[in-house]
Amino acid sequence: MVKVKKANTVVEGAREKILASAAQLFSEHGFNGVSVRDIAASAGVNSALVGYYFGGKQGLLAEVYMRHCTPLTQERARLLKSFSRDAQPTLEQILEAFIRPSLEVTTDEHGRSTFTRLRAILSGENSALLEQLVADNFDKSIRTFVTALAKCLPHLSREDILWRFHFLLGAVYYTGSGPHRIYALSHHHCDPSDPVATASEMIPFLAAGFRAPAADFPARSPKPKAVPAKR
Amino acid sequence: MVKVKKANTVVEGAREKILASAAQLFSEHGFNGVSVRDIAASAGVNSALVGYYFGGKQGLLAEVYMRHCTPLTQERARLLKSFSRDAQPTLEQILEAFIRPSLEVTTDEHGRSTFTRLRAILSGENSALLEQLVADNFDKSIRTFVTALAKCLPHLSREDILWRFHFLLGAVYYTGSGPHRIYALSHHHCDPSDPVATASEMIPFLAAGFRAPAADFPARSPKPKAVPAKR
DNA sequence: GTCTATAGAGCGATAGAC
DNA sequence: GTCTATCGCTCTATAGAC
Repeated sequence: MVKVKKANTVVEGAREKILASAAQLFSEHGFNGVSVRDIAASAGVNSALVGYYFGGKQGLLAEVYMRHCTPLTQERARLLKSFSRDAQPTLEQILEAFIRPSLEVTTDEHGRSTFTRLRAILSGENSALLEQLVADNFDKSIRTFVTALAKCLPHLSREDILWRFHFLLGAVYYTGSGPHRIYALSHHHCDPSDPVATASEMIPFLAAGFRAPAADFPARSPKPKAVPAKR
Repeated sequence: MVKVKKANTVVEGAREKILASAAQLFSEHGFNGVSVRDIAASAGVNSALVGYYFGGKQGLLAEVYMRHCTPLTQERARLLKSFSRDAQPTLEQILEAFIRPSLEVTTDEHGRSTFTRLRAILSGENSALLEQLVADNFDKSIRTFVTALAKCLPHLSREDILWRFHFLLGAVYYTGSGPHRIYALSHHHCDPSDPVATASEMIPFLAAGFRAPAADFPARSPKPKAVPAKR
């Protein structure tokens, strides 16, 4: 198996070093933007080991992806459960349980969530492999959260919930994908790489959106003319 | 110049065919996911012509990008102006002026907005070239809309506006980036490639989010309801 | 303007020594 | 397990014929 310790510093095996470097580089440049040689060089190992351990570049991506999925979905489920202990969770709590782990889990040394950025960047590259990975690893978790949201928002149809969840995913992914123009536009006052600040801005925004009245369906233009501010 | 007509069908020059194919393929697979040969083959021309007309693959991307920027920002500005004619535009109108062109302008034969997808997919690939293109082509337009939003939402600080605009961009980009899990999850009832349905769902959602009270800043957890829980 | 042909570099994968 | 060496392929870019 994996040797985890040697001498006084944590020295990983070549396999673990490859995984760490791959997660970092894939998340920065996407699958097609990085070569096996880049990853091996960054890990300080021979590039032939990628074939030995993972069977190739695609196998390496799949391993990186699945390696990070479990902690993320588990943390989401754990938070949701902790909020459901005494009573039905509030909308804000459900959103927090889904979003916060995305921003915090498996962060690198700069506090950035490598895995969220990885998912964001890969969601652009239209790979059949990735689509399968996403469906296999996330559909169950997403259904759980959609159900919790529906319970919390009985005035909405399931379609409305799904639309709004789609927009939520957009906000999360885009925040994870960086770089962010608002960082420059705000003169560095708004920093989407700060998970705490991001969550405290994102959750109230999304909660208000979810609480909006159901859109007239299908496909009518927004009619509120004189701003009947609801909530 | 460009020969636009020949016989009874519109026959473009090689240059135009390359641009059209490049826009389509870049938007589907990203910059690194497509080769110059792919583009040339799709356009039915010789691959050497990419070098002749655009100086290389990067030059081709820059041309595609800028070619689509002008109609998009112009349409946004036109809509915003038309809504500002008689009175101050409503929040919904500002959002519509920004979002609708993203979903509708320069659509391909299937109604998909090629250019929005292109921007979404490229926003992942961390290219210095792209970052420059984005800043050059969009900052001015974005400032206009942020200013209009600020006028409409005096209870919010400029930082709050920028955060919420960031989330809006996430929803738009993610919608443009496809493929969309909610399409399958909803049994094809929610179709983010339909611009009209998307706008009619997105605008009320985002409007409610923008109207939410300002988040306590910095970095406090959401307090509405009886939610003590937080970090 | 459009073609053929190819240079020159980099890619993923793997065979085989140790 | 880890290395060296290399195969076979694809890439971008360009030189030069027409």
